[in-house]
Amino acid sequence: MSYPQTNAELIQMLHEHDVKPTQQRMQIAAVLFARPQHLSADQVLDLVNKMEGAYVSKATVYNTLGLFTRKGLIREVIINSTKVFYDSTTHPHHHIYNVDTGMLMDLDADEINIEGLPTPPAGTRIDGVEVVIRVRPAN
Amino acid sequence: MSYPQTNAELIQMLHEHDVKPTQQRMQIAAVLFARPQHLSADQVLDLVNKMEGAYVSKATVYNTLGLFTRKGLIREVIINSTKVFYDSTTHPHHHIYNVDTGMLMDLDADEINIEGLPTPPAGTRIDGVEVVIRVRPAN
DNA sequence: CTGCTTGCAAAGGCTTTGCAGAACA
DNA sequence: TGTTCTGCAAAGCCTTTGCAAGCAG
Repeated sequence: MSYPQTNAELIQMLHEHDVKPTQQRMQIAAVLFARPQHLSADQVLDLVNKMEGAYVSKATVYNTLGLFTRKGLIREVIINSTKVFYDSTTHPHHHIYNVDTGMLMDLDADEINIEGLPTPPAGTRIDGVEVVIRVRPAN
Repeated sequence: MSYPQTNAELIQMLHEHDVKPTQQRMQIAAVLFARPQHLSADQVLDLVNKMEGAYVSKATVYNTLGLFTRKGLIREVIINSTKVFYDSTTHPHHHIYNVDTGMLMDLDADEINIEGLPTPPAGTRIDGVEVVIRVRPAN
């Protein structure tokens, strides 16, 4: 998926994921897809409400992020119990997390290779594999 | 690390991790290390307070789980924003998470092999690699 | 019209904090 | 005896919910 540049592209992107493009959803999507990034609900709220002539409530931000996640537009990344990020990078990738600074970086999925993935338990199939590489200062 | 069977072994385990063995910490440790398992703070609280002659407060459970985590006795496993588990399995391993049932299983670290781990950013070193394999019902 | 969305405020759930009393070395 | 730990209750934080008003098709 390439990053939408225009309003029309944003609308199309929402439609492709079965999401009706309302004004608020457009504004939230505009913030999320401005670039590949990791944002918390709070950051999304702030960024949207800094935009000219835009306003969304907290409840709508939460609803919309949940909706986008269910529809596959964004991904939740949970790094520790106090940080949930919504990740607008739309291709398969993993994360490098700096325990010291809290910084989160992407790592393309095809840069690493996992051997020996187990057979999933009977009646289940693998839905996804997530890798988090924790790094800390070398000191 | 092998699982402590006796009180003396529990005490030694705490000492080895630089944790003073108080009564409450012993009771919490007894619950955690009864077997390899994944427990939430709430579950730990309940289990301890079901034991004969044991009582710990909620605050102490949180304090103690935080302390044990910092000291490396247990590991936090974060699967989604509403579930934090404390994992008493003490050897390197990854997790298989059933999205549908919420069940969490262990996968020995040496069963899989990750190729192409990136060079960590300058000034940092890799602290750990965590893999979560999400599975869901086959159809 | 009719159903979906939104915003507000309140409720909820989990975790942390402050502080006084208790336990420990 | 000095320090550390514990328990209680309150506070905090983030997220969800209920409901009435608003919007879209």
